Amino acid sequence: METDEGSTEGPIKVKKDTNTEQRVTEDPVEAMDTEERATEDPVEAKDTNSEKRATDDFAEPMNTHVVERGAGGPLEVNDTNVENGQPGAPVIASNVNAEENKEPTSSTDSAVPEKEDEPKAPKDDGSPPCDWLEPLEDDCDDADAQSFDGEAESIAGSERSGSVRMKSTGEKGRRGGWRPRKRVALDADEGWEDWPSLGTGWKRKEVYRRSGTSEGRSDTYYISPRGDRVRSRVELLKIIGSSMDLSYFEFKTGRFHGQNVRGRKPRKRKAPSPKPLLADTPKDLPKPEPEPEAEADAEAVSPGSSVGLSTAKKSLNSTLNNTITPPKQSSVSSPETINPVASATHLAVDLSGPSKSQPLVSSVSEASNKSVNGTSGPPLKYLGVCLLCKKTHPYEPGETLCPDCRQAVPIFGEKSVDADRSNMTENRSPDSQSPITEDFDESQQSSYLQFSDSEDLSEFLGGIEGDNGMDEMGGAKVRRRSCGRCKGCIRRVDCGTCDFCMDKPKFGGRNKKRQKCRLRQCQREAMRHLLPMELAEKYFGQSWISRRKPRFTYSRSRPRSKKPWNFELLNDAEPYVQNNILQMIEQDQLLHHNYNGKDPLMDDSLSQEDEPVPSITQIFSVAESDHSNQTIDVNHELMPLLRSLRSMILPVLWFCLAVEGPRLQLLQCSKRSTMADTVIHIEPGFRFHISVQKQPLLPSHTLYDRHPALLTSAEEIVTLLLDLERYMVCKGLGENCKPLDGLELVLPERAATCDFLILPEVERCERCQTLMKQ
DNA sequence: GCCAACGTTGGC
DNA sequence: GCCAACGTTGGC
Repeated sequence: METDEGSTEGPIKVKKDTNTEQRVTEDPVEAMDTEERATEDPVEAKDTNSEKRATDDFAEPMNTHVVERGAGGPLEVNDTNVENGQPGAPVIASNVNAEENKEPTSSTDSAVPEKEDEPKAPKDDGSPPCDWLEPLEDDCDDADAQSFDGEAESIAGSERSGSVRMKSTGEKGRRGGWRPRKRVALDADEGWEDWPSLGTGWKRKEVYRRSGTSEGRSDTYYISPRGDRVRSRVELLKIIGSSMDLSYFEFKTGRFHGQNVRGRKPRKRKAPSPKPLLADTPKDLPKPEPEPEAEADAEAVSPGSSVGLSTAKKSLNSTLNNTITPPKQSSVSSPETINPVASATHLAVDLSGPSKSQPLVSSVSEASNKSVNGTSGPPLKYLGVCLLCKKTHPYEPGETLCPDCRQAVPIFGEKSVDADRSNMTENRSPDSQSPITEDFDESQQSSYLQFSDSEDLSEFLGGIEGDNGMDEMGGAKVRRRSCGRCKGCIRRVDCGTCDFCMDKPKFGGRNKKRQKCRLRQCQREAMRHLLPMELAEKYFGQSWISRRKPRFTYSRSRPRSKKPWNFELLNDAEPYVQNNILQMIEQDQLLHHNYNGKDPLMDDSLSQEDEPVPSITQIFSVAESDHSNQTIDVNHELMPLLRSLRSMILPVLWFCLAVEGPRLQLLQCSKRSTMADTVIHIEPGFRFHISVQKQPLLPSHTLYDRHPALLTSAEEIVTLLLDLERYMVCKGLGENCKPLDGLELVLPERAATCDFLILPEVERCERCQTLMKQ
C-alpha cells in the first residue's frame, strides 16, 4: 500500500504552513535555524498562518496534553489552528534521481498534519506515513541476541517504569485518525516525586544514566500537572516561565535559591588537550552536585560500576574528537534559496550527492547480457565522475573525487564545482557573513569532518561490527548509524520540512519523534538495509557491514522473503526508490530482464515474479565489458543536459543516465508505471526517439508531433515525460496471435505495425486491432 | 510488521 | 544545561 501510495502521482499536498514567522518568534536562540528554514524551505514561504501558529503553538505549547490529564477529554479538539492544514498545490512529481526532491515532498505530506494541528495531535489527515528515507532497521534474524541486551538495558531503565508520560497521548493511527495512545507506564509514579515548589501537581524525577560514556550522570525531569515532560530549564520556562519567576530556580535540584546564592557555574568547555585515557576514579564521577538540602539527590544511587571506564571512554572520544575534528563550521548557516523551484532543485541536488559521483554507465544493452548476480567475470568495477575534473574514474563508495584530484586537493579542498549547485544557492541571506550554506559547509569541510559526528567515530572506535562497539568489554561504544561520508551524513542543515524536522522544537515541533532530519540520515545505512548482505558488502565494504542486527526498529525491515535475492531486491526496490533512498544496484541486475531480448508482455516465461523492474541505477558495473567504452566524454554536449536532469525534479521514477555514445536514456524505473518499458533516447545533437520494449516507437506516432524534434532542455524532457505518462503500452496482438507457421515473431515487426503507446481508453492500437480482426 | 512515542545517551 | 537524535517499547 505504501508503495502504491508513494508511487501515485496524484496531487500531493504541499504544506503551506511553514511557520516561518513562528519560528522566528518562537526561539530567538534558533534564529539562525529559523532563518535557514525560512529561506531554505520554499514551501514555507507560502505560509500564511505563521503568526497564528506562533501564538497557538508556541505560547501554548502543551495545551495538547491538558485535556488528557485533566478533564480526560481530548484536548486536542480545542485546537483552533485549523487554517493551517490547507492542502497545498499539487506537486508535479518527485524524482528518484533527485533523491532529495521527493523527501521534502513526502515530508511535506507527512509533516502537514503535524503542523496543521500541532497543538492537537500530530497527524490527522489520513495521509500515509511519509514514505521516504525511514530510519532504518537492520533485519538480520539474530535480533534476539540483541534483544536481550536491549531489554535488559531497558528494564534497568528507571524511565521505563516511571518516566513515561503519565497519561495517554494522542497517537496517530497508522493510516490517519487520532486515537489515544494507550501506552501505559508500568508504574507511572515510580521515581516521581511531588514537587510543589513549582506548583501543585508538578513532579520531579532524577534519573541516572546507566551506561554509555556519560554513565553515572543524572538527568532531572519534571512533569507538569498537565503531564508534560520537562527535560530542561528551557522547556520549563516555556511552560511556566510566564507564570512564575524561575530566575532563581535551579533545574537540577529543583529548588529556588536566593539572589545571593551562587549562580550557575560557568560552562566548562572541554580542554583542547586530551584527557588521560584512564585512571579516572569513582570520585571523579559526574555526580549530581549535592545540595545540602537536596534529599532527593541523596536517594539516588549511581550505578557507577564502570564509571571509570566510562570516563575513560569519554576521554577517548574526546581525544579522538580533538584529534580529528576540524574547527567547527560557523554556526551561522545562511539560508538556502527561497525560490520554491530552486529550492526543490537544490534539495534534489543535495541528496544526489552520490549521483554527483555517479558513474556514467556502460551501455545498457551490454549490461543486459551480463550475468545477473555478477557471479561470473572479473571483479566488479565501477565508474564515478570526479566532482572536480569531471572525469570518470574507478569508483569507490564514498569517494567523490578521482584519485588524482584527491591527491591534488588538500583536506579542505573538496569544493563543489557543480555549476548547478552553485546556481541554486545564489540566494543567500543578506546578513550572512559569508556565503555559508549547506553547500558551503559541505564543500568547505575537511574530509575529516565527515567523521566528526559521534557515530562516525565508529569506524575508529570499533563500533563497526554489530551494535555494541565492544562496549561489553569496556571498549569505546559509540552510536553508529552513519557512515559519515554520504550526502546525508555530510549534510549539516536540517531541511526543516520533513516530519522529523517539523517535530524538532526549533521548528516549532513537539519533540515527539526526536529523529534526525530525513535528509541528513545516512544513505549508506539505508543502502545497507536495502541491499542483500553480500551486495552491500561489495559496495560498502566488509568493515561497514554489520552482520549483527542493530535494532533499528524504527523502520521498515527488509522483507524476509526467501526468494532469490535479485527478485527480492527488485520487488522491494521500488518502495525504497520512492523513498529516495539512493539506489546503488548493479545495472545488469536491474535491467537484465528488461533487456534480455524478451518481450515481457509477450513472453510467458516471465512470470509475475520475474517481472522486469528497471530501477534506479547509480553505480554500474563495467565488469566483463569492453573497457574502451568506459570513458564517456563528460564534456559532451549532452552532459549538461544530464546534469540538469539530475538536478531537477523529474516525474516520478524517471531517471536519466548516460550510456555509450554518449547518449542519454530516460528510463521509467517503476515497474508499476505504464511506461515501465519505455525509454527515451537522446542522441548527440539532441535528437530523440522513444523505444518501447526495446523497439522503436514509429516516427509517425503522434507523440513526436507534440514535442520538438530536439530535446535541448530539461523542461522539454519533463514535458515529454509527463506526456508519456498519459500513455500505456498497447497489448499487441495478444497471446492468441501465434506467429505464422511456427516462426518466431520477429520483434521489430511489431514496431512496424504497432503504435505501442496508446491512451488508456483502448487496449490496443488501431493497427493491432485491425490485425487481430484479420 | 509498522511506527509513534519517548527513554536515554552523546556531545557541545 | 541543553539539545540532538539513537534505540526501545508497545499499540495497532
